[in-house]
Amino acid sequence: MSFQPDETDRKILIELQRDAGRSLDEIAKAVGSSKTPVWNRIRKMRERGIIGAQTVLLDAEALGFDATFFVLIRTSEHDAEWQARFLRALRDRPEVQEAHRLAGDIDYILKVRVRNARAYDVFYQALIAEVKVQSVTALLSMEEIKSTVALPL
Amino acid sequence: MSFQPDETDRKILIELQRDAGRSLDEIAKAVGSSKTPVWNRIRKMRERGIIGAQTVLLDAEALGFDATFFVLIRTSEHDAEWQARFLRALRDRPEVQEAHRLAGDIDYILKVRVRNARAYDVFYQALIAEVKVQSVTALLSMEEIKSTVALPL
DNA sequence: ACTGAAAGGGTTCCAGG
DNA sequence: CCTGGAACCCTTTCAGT
Repeated sequence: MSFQPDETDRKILIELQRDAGRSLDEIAKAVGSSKTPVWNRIRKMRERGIIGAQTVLLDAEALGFDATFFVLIRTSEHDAEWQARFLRALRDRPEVQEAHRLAGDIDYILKVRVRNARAYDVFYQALIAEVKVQSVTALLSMEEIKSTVALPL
Repeated sequence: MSFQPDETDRKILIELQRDAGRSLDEIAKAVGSSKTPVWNRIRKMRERGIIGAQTVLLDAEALGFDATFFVLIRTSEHDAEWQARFLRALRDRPEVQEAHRLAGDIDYILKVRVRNARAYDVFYQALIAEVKVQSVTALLSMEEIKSTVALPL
């Protein structure tokens, strides 16, 4: 399951994170190697699942997604059945971009992206109707200072 | 700055978010159109910045990034100079994957991805040495339930 | 493991409806 | 604004070192 990239693998991953839309030649040049070895390494890392989906980053604001909320959730229910329903609810809702189960006092944190505050309220009402939670705190983002999916390799 | 995609644009964006590694032909088929119009629309949306960087999603755990923290920060300093220094510090640190300025009681939230708890402490000590903050609460993720960059188009 | 080359497929562009 | 086709570049594979 775990993977020890060598120096060349690491450089390839850094370049792919930076811009996956370049030709193999360009990436090979950037990492100081040539096409075929780079291609073989990329194929291997894809097969092992180290390299996953290829995607594009869209301009959320330009597309009308003006509201980002971080939602802190406490629950009293900790049984397996409740948890399974809660997880399914989160996975099924596309406005939930991130969901983490936490250690400590707060049980879950979500990142929710919606078009406006009203759309958040619709999401919130639907969620609490579906699964019982003890307390919910919503933190509204005023400004996205930084946003990246790149790992600090 | 804002952009009203028509139905075809929307379908293209959905397909690109799902998998940007397919050929134009495949994407055109998926959206019910053909190569050239899809290509022209993609080019236009790229030029306008609607479609940004193309990237790959890596398996963070397999690569040894086992610790994700959400960090809630309160500050008493609200002057421009302090804020500029704080923003620069966040942007310069690759382990900070997200940073938002918030409305309300808590001033900032960060998502920090590191190899282990010790690496988080190094990050934390360096940050508070560089900029003065009033209080810091770190929430440790036990489980990533969901993680996507896709907008709910 | 890397190099170089060859075949097939894909992107990009252009003429025409 | 879409269709189809032509040219060129890139990906992918393979034989050789």
